[in-house]
Order: sequence, then structure tokens, then C-alpha cells
Amino acid sequence: MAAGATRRTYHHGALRDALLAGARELLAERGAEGFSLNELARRVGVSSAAPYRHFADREALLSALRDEGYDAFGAAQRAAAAQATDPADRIIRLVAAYLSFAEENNAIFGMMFRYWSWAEVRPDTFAPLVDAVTEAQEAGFLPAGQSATTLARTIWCTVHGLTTLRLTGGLTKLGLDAPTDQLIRDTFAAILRDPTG
Amino acid sequence: MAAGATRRTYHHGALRDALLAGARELLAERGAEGFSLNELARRVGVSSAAPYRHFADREALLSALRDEGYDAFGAAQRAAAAQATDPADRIIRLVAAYLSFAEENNAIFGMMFRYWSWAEVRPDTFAPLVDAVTEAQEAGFLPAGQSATTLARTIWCTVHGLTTLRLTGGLTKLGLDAPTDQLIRDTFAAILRDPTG
DNA sequence: ACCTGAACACCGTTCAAGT
DNA sequence: ACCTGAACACCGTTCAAGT
Repeated sequence: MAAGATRRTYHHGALRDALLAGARELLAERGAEGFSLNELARRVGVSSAAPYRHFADREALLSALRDEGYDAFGAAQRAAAAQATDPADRIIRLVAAYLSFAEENNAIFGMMFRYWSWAEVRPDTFAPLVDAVTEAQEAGFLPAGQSATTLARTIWCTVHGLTTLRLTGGLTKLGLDAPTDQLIRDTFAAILRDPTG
Repeated sequence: MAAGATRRTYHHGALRDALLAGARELLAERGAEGFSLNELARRVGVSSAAPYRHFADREALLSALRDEGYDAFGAAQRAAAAQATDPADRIIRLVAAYLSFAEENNAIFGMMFRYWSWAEVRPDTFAPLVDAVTEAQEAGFLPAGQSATTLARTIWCTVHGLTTLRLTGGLTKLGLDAPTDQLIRDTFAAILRDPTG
């Protein structure tokens, strides 16, 4: 699909978009550390200097992908929240959406949340989770003794740890893996309570 | 300290150890992705081909550092557990030790737990945590409804998420950071219960 | 305005040759 | 046995020159 997909003449016209599209592909194949700007240029069919017309450097291109990533992540979180039937279900769905976003966008997720950066993160990225926690507290699924942001932070830490430890193979390596649904249920059983109990 | 610290003659005698020591330094300065074998060779005062007498490749050298890292981590966990006064305190101390190990060994921690690998992880790395959870269940600090390994997995996910989100600056970026002690207390308040309550 | 070609200093890695 | 020197294919990045 990438082989020889080059305009014979001179250049593209829409090189910037072609670079971004190629970068998404290449990133998925090679991961963040294996990602090479020269390889990208070769695939897109331009000289290795051409990308510098559109991006200041390698980091700037990756930064643009992170930016898209935060958008997509926010949309996925909101979509998950919208499908919920009750406050506890909403939290579980947000958690499940977190995990599956990371699964489907491994390299980009890594760049967004795992190492450096945070430069492009949206301040409202976790608004859906904080809202869900507030509701869950009111409905008695979560204790009222802590602020919603504190509890949301705890849940964020838990789901983030679960996600990274699972995707990097750590859970499997230590014999702690389980099917996704069960993993989520068992993990948040320690935090979410039954309001009728 | 690294400048010109070179035997004038030929070579070292103990190049392998010199490489490992230099690598620990360089890794702390440059991080895992910035770590260069050529730069290491220059610092240690040998040709860029010399390290290949002692390590198959760049990865093999980093792998040796990960190996040391798991040892040091295990020792730190056991030391923390030994100081505890009760089962809940023991869990909090293990969590605090996890965080401070990551803080003091940022790059190595990243290579051990954050990205790839897991190849060198000790199967008993989390034995201290599982033991502490078992005790905490018996003492009523943790619910008895789940197995100790399941609960330990949850706690591991939470502390791991807390650690990575904090060290990468994510908590600060989203206005969720707090002093270490309070952060740990607030986070695990949602999981640990008062057995007298 | 947008891209190429050639160049720079750097990588990781290999291998014949030196001591 | 252990290391050097020189080389290879690759990086990211710069810049004069082309259209």
C-alpha cells in the first residue's frame, strides 16, 4: 500500500496531510522509538528534507499526532459515557473505553500518556470521569468522604496502571492477566460499592 | 568525573564494569531513548567497537541494567515491608517504596516497568505485596471477597499508575498533584478500610 | 512557495588487523 | 584475549540550488 505510491512529478500538493497519514501508519508499525523521519519521507516519496517545509522537526510531527490523539480520546470517553445506564456503569464504561483506546492506538497512547510531553493534553480530558464520579457519589456507589477530583484521580491512576501493565505484557508475564471484562470488574470491585449493601 | 578518566594505555582490564558504571550515569543524564553506546564508549575512553567484546548489542547492555534494577527494587520492597507496624501500614510503606524507587531510578524504572521488556522481571518481585495483602485481609483492612493476588493486582495497578502519572508530570499538568504522603494516603483511602469501622 | 541534492555530525554494528 | 581503526548503512537536520 505504501510501495511506490509516489507522484512521478516533483511533489504532492498536499504533502503535509500525506506525511501525517504516513506517520500514523509508520508509528503503528514501528512504535515511537522506531519511528524515522527519513523512512517516512521515503514512503511518501519525497526527499528527506521535504518534511522540514511542514514541520519544524521530528518532535513537531509527533506532537501533531498526539494532538489528534487527545481529540480522539476525548471523543471516545464522551461516547462511552453517553451509553451508560447508571453512574457505576458509566465509570466502568469510561474505564473500558480507556483500555480499548490504548489497545487500538498503542504507540500514540504511549506518546500521550506514558512518557514525556503532556504538552498538548486537553485540560478537560477527564471531565467525563469527574462528572461520572460526582454522580456515582450522589447515588452512593462511591464514598462521599473525598472530593470528586480526588476520587477521579484514584480511578485514573488505577485504570492507567491497569492499561499500561496489561499492554506492555506485565500482567501476562506475572500470571495476573484475565479477560478484559473480568479484569475491569475485579479491579474496580475494590473501589465501587453497592449502594444497596 | 568522566572527563579524561582514561587509562593512557590500550585498555582497562575491567572494561565490563566500567561500561556498566558509565551506563548508569549516562542513562540518568540522557534517559533511555537518549542513551548512546558510542557516547558511553567515548566517556569510558575506548573505541566504539570495544563494548561489543562484552555485550552483544545496545539492548544487552541495557538489559543488564534492568537486571540490576529488579534486584534493587526487590530489596527496597522487602526493606520497606520489614519496617511496618501493622498490615495496612505495610501496604502503605510498600507503595511509598515503589514511588521513591521510581523517583530515584527514573530511567531504569521506565525500562523495567514502563515500556517493553519484562524479560528479566523476577517472578517473586511482588511477593512482599501479596503477603501484605493476605495479612491485611486477615486483619480486616481489606475485604475477604477477592483472592489476595487479585487484590494485590489492583493495588499494583493503582500504585503503578500513580507513579507513572506523577513522574511524567501528568498529575501536575492537570492540577491533580499533592505532597507525596497525602497523595498516597488519599489514593489508598478508597481501597484500605478501617477494620474497627 | 515548495521541493531536491548534497552535505554534516551522529548512530549502531561489523570486521580485519594490531598487541 | 581484548581492543583499535576503518568502514557500512542509517539517523536528524541544514542549506544552497532548482522549478
